[in-house]
Amino acid sequence: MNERYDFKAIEEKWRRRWEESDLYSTRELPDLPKRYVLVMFPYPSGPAHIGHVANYNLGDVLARYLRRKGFNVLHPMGWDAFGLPAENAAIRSGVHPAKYTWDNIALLKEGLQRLGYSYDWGRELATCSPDYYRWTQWLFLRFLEKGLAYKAEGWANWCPSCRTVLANEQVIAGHCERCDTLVEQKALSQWFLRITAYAERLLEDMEELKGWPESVLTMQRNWIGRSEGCEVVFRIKDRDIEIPIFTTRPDTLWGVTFFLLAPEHPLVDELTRGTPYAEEVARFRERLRGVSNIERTAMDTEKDGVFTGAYAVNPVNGEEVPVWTANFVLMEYGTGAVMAVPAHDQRDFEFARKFGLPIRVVIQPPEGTLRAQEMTEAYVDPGVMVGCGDFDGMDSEEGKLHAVPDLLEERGWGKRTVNYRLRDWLISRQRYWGVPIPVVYCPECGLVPVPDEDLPVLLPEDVEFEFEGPSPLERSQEFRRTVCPRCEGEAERETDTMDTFVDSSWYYIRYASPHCEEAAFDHEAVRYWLPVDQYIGGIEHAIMHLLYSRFFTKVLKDLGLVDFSEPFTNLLCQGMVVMGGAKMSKSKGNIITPEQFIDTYGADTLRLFILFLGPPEADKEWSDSGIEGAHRFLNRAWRLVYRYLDVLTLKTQPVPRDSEALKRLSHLTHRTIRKVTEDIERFAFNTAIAAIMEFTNGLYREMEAAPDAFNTYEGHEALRALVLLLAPFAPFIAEELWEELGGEYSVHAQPWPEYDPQLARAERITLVLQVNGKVRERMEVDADVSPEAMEEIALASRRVREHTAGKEIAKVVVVPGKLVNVVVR
RNA sequence: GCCGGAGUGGCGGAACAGGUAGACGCGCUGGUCUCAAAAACCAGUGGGGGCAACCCCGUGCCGGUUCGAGUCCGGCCUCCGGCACCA
Repeated sequence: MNERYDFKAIEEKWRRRWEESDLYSTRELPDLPKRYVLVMFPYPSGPAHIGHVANYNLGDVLARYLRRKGFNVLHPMGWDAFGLPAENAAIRSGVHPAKYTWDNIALLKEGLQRLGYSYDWGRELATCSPDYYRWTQWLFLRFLEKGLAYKAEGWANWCPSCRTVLANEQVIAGHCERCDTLVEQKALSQWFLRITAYAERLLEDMEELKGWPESVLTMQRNWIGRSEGCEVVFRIKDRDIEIPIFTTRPDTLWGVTFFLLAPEHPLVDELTRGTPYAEEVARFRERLRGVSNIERTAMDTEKDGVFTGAYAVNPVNGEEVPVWTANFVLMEYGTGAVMAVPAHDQRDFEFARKFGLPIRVVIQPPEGTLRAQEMTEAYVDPGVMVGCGDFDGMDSEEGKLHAVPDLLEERGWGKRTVNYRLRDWLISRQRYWGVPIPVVYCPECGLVPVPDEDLPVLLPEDVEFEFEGPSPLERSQEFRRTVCPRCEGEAERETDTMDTFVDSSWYYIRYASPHCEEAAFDHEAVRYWLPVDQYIGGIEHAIMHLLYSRFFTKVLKDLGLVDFSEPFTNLLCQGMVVMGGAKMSKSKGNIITPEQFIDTYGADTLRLFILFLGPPEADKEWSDSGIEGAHRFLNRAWRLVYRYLDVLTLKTQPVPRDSEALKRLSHLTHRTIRKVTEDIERFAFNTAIAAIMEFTNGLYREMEAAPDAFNTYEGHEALRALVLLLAPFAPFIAEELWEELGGEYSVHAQPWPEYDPQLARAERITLVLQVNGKVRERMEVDADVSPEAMEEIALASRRVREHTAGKEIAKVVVVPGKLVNVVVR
C-alpha cells in the first residue's frame, strides 16, 4: 500500500472499474423492496456548478446507503434540456440550440461522472430528444381529448426581452423570472392546461403528503388560494343586464354603497357607450395602459377609478348604487365585478374616502359603536349585524356562513361558491427550442390534433434565428405547411411550443422505462418503481414544478395510465451554497466550480466537505480553507489504514480477551455505527461525518496506546467499519481502502454494518452533580449505577457538601444514568 | 400587511425526548520534528476574575413556567424565504 493518498490515481481507477463492471445498473427485481431516490434533473447550462454538487451529493449518499440496506434502488439522471438559454445563445453567437444543448450536456455529464455519483446511466434521458418529446406530445393529445388542454384568447404576460409569454408563476414582482425585464400584458390566443379543474384535489391530497416540508405545502396552499363565499347577482338599473359578483362576506350585503368593475371588464364599454361618461372612462383606461398589471394592483398603488353613469340594484334591499370602474379590481379573479362595502373592507374604504362615496356600518363590534364619519379604517372583524332587515342582531359569522347564503339560495339571488386564486396554466411559448404543440389548423376542419401514429412532430433543424420578429417556427414555411390529417387538404401547423415545465412534469415516470418505444412508459416498470420515495430539490421549485407534476400525475391517474395519485412521497428541499451570505452568481463573480477543487483535493474531498458544511435544508456558507480540513481527514483515514496494515506485519503480543483496550475498541466501533446509521436516516449527513471523524481520532489514539490490540477481531472490525461507513460519503477512497483491507469487490455492494446495542452502550458514564441546577462536579461511574447509589454519591461529594453546607436540603432530583440535582433552601 | 423559517464562540455548525452549552471542522496560540520551512503530530482555545483551588457571566431582547430552559409559554427585535388590493 502506498503511504501517500494519491486521490488522482484512485479516483481514475475506480471510475473506470465501476463503469466496466456495471456496478450501478438497475432492473426490476420483484422479490426485493424498492426505493426510488430522485434529485431534480438539471438544466444543462454549462459545466457542473457547486450547487449541483450540493444537490446530487444528498441523493447519492441516500441511494448508496439504501442499496446497502438491501433495497433495490432506482437512482437515475437526465437533462431538462429544452429552454430559452439555448435559443438565446443561437441568436447571440449563431450556435444551433441543439448543438449548444448537447455540448453542455456532455460537459455537465463529465462533471457529474468525475464526482462518482452512482447513477444508472443506462437510463439517461433528455427532454429535447425526439424519443422523449414524442411522448410529451402524446400526453398533450390525451389532455386535449379530455378537454384539459384548450386554446383561448386572453391577456397574457409578455416578456419583451424573451419575446414569449410567461405563466403567472413565472412573473416575479412584475418582472420576468429569467431576465428580470418588466412584463407587459398582451392579447394573444394561447394554449392552456386546465389545472383549475384539479384545484380541489391538489388541495385535498396534500393531506397525503406527510413527508413534505410544511413550508412547501403552505406555499402551494396559498398559491391555490381557495376561498369560500357566495355569488350574488346584481341587476343593472334600466337595462336588461345581470352581473354576478363573488363575495366572502355575504353578511355585509346591506352595507353595499357602490359597485365596481375591472377596467378591462366588457361591461364597462357597454354601460358607457354613447353616454357622457364614455370619454372619462376612456381617459381612465388610457392612464392605466402605461402601467403594468402588477404595478396597477400593487398594494401601495393609490386607489383610482371613474363613475360609469350606471346604477346596480342590490337584490337584498333593492337599493340602487353607482357603478364605478377601479384600478384595483382584477378581471381574472372571481367575475371581475365587486360589491363595495366600504365600512367593512379596507380597499373599498379607501376608495370611498377618496371619491366621497357613502360609508354604511352594518356590523357592530362586540364592544363600542362604530360611526361611519369617525372611522379611520374598515372594520373587518366579526360582530353583530345591524341595519340588515330581518337579520338585525344576528352574529355576523352566523349570517356569513348560514343565514344569508340560505336567503340568497331561497330567493334565487345567488348561491354558495368556491373561488380559487389559481389560474389555468398557460403553456404556449412563441419560441423554437421546445416541444412543438401537435395540432394542425385546417381551413376546412378547423383545429385538428396530429394523430398518435404521426408523432413526433419533429422540430426542424434548419431554421433561422433572429433577434427581432416572429419565432423560427413561424418563419419556417417548411414546418408550417402540412396536410390536414382529417381531409388531406392543405393545412398549417401550430407554431407554439410548450413551456418546459410540461417536459419536467412527467420525466420521473419515464425513468422507470426510459427506452420504451411503444408507450410513454411501461406499466409493469412503473408499477414497480413509482412513486418516487424520496425527491430532492431546491425550494425554488416549491410551487411550479411540484404543483404541475402533482397535476400531471392526477390526470394520468384519471386516464388510467398510472395507479398512484401523488408522484413524490417524501420531499427534501435543500438550501443553497452561499458566499458571504449571498447567492453565488456570475454577476457577483463568486462562482465556485467543482473542477478546481477536484483537481486540487479530489472528488471525495469535495463531496465530503460540502456535506459537512451543514444540514441539507439550511443554506451553506462556502469556505475555501474549510475544504482543507476535509482533505486532511481523508489523509488521516488513509494513514490509519496504512499504519494498521503495518501493525499486522509486526509480531504482536497476544492480547487477553477481556483487555480494556479491546473493550474500548468495540465500544468505539459499535457506538459509531449506531450514530452514523441514525444520522443518515434523518439526513444529518454533517453529524454522521463528524462521528466518523471522531472514530478516526479515537482509533489513532488507541493505535498509539496499544498497537497490539489491533491484530484481533476487534481491530479488524474497527478498520472495516471505518471504511464501510465512509463509503457513501467518499466512495473512491473507501473502495481503495476496502481493497487494501482485502475486502471483496465492491465496498458499495457490502451490507451496511450492524451494531450490537450492548457494545454500543457505554460502560462508564459521566455523572453530573448539580446544586440548585448549577453543575458542581462531574465524575466517572459505572453506567448501570442505581438511582439510589447516584443520590448517595451526590450527597457524599465534597463539592456538593461545600455548596449545601448550612442549608436545608429541600429535595434531590435524580435523572438515572445522567445527573443528580440537590435542591437547597 | 399576512404566512413560513432562522438568530448559539473569531467562523461553519453540534446539542435528535426539558438534564454536562459549544461535538466535529476551520482559524488562532504554544510545543515536538527540522539547518529552516511545509506536512504531520501533541496541547490549548466562549467572556471576565483569581497565584491557585475555584467563582461569576453566557445560546437576539424582556418576562414566565420548572429542581433545572438554547430547547416549553407570552411579548418584542433582526435577518432570510414566500404571498401580496384575490373581493
